[in-house]
This record gives sequence, C-alpha cells and structure tokens, in this order.
Amino acid sequence: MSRNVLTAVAWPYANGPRHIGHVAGFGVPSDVFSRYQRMAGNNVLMVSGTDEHGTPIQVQADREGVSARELADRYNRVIAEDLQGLGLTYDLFTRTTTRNHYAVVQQMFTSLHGNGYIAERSQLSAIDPSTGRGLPDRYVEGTCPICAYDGARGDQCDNCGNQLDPQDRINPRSKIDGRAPQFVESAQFFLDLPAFAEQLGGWLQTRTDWRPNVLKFSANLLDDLKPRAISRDLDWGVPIPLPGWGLDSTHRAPKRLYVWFDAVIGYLSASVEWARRTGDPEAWRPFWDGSGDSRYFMGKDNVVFHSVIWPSILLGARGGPYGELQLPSEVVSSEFLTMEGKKFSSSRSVVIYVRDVLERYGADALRYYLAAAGPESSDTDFTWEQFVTRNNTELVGAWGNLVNRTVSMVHKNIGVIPGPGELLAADHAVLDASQAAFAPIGELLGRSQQKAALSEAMKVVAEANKYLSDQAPWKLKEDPARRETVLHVALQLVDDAKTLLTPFLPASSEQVHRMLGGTAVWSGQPELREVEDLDGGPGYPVLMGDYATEAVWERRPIRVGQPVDEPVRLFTKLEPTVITEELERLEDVAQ
RNA sequence: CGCGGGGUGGAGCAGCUCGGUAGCUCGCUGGGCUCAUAACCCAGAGGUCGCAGGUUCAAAUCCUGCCCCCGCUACCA
Repeated sequence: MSRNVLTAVAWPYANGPRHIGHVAGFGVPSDVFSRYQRMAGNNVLMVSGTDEHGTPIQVQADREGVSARELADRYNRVIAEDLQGLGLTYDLFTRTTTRNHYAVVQQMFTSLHGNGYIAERSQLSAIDPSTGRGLPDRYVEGTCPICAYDGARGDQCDNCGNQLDPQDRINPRSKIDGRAPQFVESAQFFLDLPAFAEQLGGWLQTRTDWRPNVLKFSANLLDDLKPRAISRDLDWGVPIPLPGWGLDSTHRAPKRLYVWFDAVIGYLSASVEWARRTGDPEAWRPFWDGSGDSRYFMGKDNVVFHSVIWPSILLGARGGPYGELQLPSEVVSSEFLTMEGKKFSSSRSVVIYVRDVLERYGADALRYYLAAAGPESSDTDFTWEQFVTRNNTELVGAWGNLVNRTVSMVHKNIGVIPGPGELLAADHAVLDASQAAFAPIGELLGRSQQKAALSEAMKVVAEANKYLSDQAPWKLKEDPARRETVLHVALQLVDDAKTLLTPFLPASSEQVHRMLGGTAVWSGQPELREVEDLDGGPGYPVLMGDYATEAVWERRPIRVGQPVDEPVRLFTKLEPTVITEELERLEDVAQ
C-alpha cells in the first residue's frame, strides 16, 4: 500500500553557512523521516531550498559591497554543500530566486487577491534615509518612552516588556548605520488572516496526533489574529503582480512581496519545479491534492508560519490553477539546541558549523548525535564531551564493534557467509526478537518519535553483542558446525541492525551492506547538480538524487556463500583531547 | 504580563495521557571474556522523583499553592 508523502523542510536563510543547531531542527529529522518512508515503500517527495530575499541579506550585501543576488548565490551554494555533506536526500533542494518560484508566488498572490483575501492599506513605515529602503522594526532601536531603557528594538521593549510603536521611541536610530529613520505612510498589502481563524481552529482540533506544544501554541495564536503585511518597501524580492506595482513600475516606491510570504510558497514552487525537471509537469499534484500526507519539519521559531499562515494561504488560494491544496498533515517542530550552555549565535561566535564537524568527524557521527541527543521535545545542550562519549561508546563500541568482531571472525574462519545449520532455542529467540523490532521501530518513526526509535534499534545491537558473549563462537574451534550456525545468526543480526539504522546512519549502513556482499546501492545519497533555470534565468546548483534503492524496511535473509572480506572500520574513535581542542577553537573564534 | 516546556541516583534522559515493586545511557566499583577500534558480557553501589499541602488502601504519576530554570510572544527568515 504505497502512499504519497510530501516531506516539506524549512528553508534555510541564505546569509551564512549552517550551524549544527540549524540541521538539528530541520535537517536530520526530515531526512530520517524521508528515508524511513521510502524504505517502507511510500512515494516520497522531499523539497526545500534556500530562502534568499529580505532585508538581512540586503543589509549584509551592502556591507560587503556586493549585490544581494551575489550574496545569495554564494550562500545558496555553501548551504547546498553543507546539506549534501550531511546526506540529506532532497528530491529537490532549490532556491527562491528562480523564475519558477517567482511565477508560482505571483500566481498564489493573484489567487488570494482574486478571492478577496488581500487588502491594500496604509501603514507607517520606517525608511532608511541613506538607502530609501524599508527598515523592519528589528532594525530600529531607541530609548523606551516608558522605562527609559536604551536599546529597545522591535515593537517591544526588552527591558519592561511593553509594546511600542517604533516611532514612539526616543531617539530612534537605524541599527545599520545609526542614523535616524524617517517614518512615512506607505501603502502595503495585507493578508486577511482573521478570515481563516474559524476554519483553522476547526482544523487544528482534528490534529490530535501533533506534538502538544505545536498544537497549543497554534491554537493560542488563533485567538488574536490580525491581518499581516505581505509587502515591503524594498527592491529585493518577488515583484507584486498587479498593474502599476510590478518590476517596470516607475511611479511608485519600490515594493516587493515580503520574504516570509514568498518563502513558505517555496514548498509548492519547489514541488512544481521538481515535476518539471522530471519531465512530467503534473507529477507534483498527487503530493498536494489531499490523497497523501504532508509533513513539515522546522525549528520551533517557525511554527506560526506553518500551522497558521501557510494553511491560510493554502485555503485562501483555492480555486486557482493549483486546485485544492492540502493543509499540512503534521507540523513537526524541534526545540532548540544550545551550545555548551549558550544560545547559538553566529554573530557572537557561539557556533559550530556543519561543514567543520563533517570534515573532522563525518556525517554519520553528527547524524547519530543529533538523532540520539537532539532537541526533539525539549531544548537540549550540545557539549563536545557528550559528543565524544556517545561516539565512542555507542557508535564505535556497541555498533561498530559488533560489525567488526562478527565480520572479522567470519572472514578469518570461514571466508564466506555460512549457512544456518541447526538452530537452537537461543538462536531462535534472538532472531525472533530482532525481526520483531521492525514493526514497533517503524511505528515510532512514522510518529516522528526518532529518539525512541533509535534507542530501540540500538537495543538490537546490544542483544547481538550479548548473544555473541553467550555463545562465544571463538571457543567453538572443536565444533565448526555450531560455530558456523552462531556466526550465521550473528551476521543476520548485523544485517537487521544495519537496516534498522539506515535512516539514521545511511553511509555506514551502505558500508555494512557491501561487507555482506551487497553490490547494488543500499542507501542513496544526494548529488549536487548544476542546472539551467527552466525559464531562462541564470543557472544554479540544486540537490537531487536517485533514492530508489535496495533498502527496504524488513529483514532480508543474508546471502549464504557470499565471500566476506576483512571488515572496514565504520567509525573513528575520538581521543578525549578532541574536547579541549574544540573548546579552545571556540574561544579562539570568539576573540 | 500572556503562553508553553522543564525540575527524577555524579551527568544526560525515559516514565507521568490510562495512579500499584523507580527505568535507560554514560560514569563509578568488582568480576568474566579475549573474537573485536582496551571494544564486548555479568554483578553491584548510588535516588525520600524541586518544595509544601490535598485526594486515595496506594502518587514520580491526579488536584492546589509556592520556588527555580528555559523558550516563545508572530512585520527577525
């Protein structure tokens, strides 16, 4: 029974390389989910891309003296490389600056506008006097008129907590250059979120299987929904597809669709782009027409966009060329990863970049740690000490060593995968337990309980180690038949564990697959491809891949008679000095 | 201020929805094994489950109050 499953992964903002907090939230969980779904026989479409519009990129580009597009190009590539290195199996990882994306966003705007959910209305906006661009509230700071705290920014004072209107602050100044912004009335487009409150409320009430924190938070938002601006005074973004507001507009100040509006539509535009690239432009529809599931992965700071705003857009655009677009089946939000007790912050150099960890310790080591100790249901602290410990005891000591000792014995004593011979009660017991693990672990993965799933899979590993100790095949030199049976059982357990761990540890599972005589690809990996824009824009890199591999979520009997070579080491044991080295590295960067 | 999450042996966590010998991983102590990256296996020590009340034959688990920590509060993407 094959289902269509859309895995929608939050779009990383293209203003720098990704740190491990980012990928702990959206990256590893979404890939574990997708890999499992494919192994379970479902059709998966996993899409995402870099989010490249908006003020922060424009500001950073100005600072570096390059265009926003150049900056976005740079980090789009960096991020795509980071995610490829982690082995995230996107069917398409694209970007928001493609012509396809612009077209889909504009179509959605047009549908919403046609259905009466977008209104034009005047709003007081802060304008940067040096560039003429709009300044988001976050970029304006000043003295709080209520408590006199200097440094109040956004629309709220960090000190006394009172809501502020930006123009009320004393001595307002731009965070970018310290100059006083001008406050001008400016026409903006607003999305009528209150129009959907009732419908969303009813829908959320049916979502009983979501994580409670997402549900409660979302329900809370519905009580106080306000229309929300979807345009900005900025020339970096998707043009507004109305007469007089478009790219060629000369009689109006530059305005573009606001970045959050175009970013969430990326899920749809990337699906459309994927379909066009596969040669069947309609292939995206089964993933959006309500016949399957759609699961969205993000950090908790992003929940509002996925549980309220994106569903509103989907509801409000109905009747357009994309038909009835399904609401999220589930919004999976991760909590935050902190770093040695502090919040991750690139600007304050409290940061560990994905690429550094990949380079030094490998993708599976990082994936394992984030899956085993990540912020699945509560904020979690990353420490190097824990990273080293878990790597050495669990990956190297338990799993890597199981593979190594088993394969090594088979190679030295037999040379091929031995047949089972006569199975005793102990053999049956451990084999039955291992086979029985597939269903409950799959169930856990289906419900996004990844920590529990991984822990259960590791129990199979522990059982196998215990079995070897109990049966002690190294003492069976006088009874080669029994020894072959024990090693056969042990290899089957290794193979089972390999399958169970594949969603978490794709690269090392592939290696185990090969050690046991597998020749076809077991777990697919993403490729970075240079492609042409489909509509005549500049080319760009994407992540795509062929993920239709041998991996299936069930026991596969090992192939008796296959030659077995000396084992390769799956993981590297880390010296404790790694901890101090990394901590010193952090301090160096911070200075 | 509002909302949410959390406080369980030295560390990190599960259990709490549907009350009934407090569980897992790491660390520690002792033993075993020696196939394996000093990895693996067994046994043991260590907790009045934040505090104070309440309900109950029985509470980590339900109710009330309090203390402490963290996050979110949306025009930051």
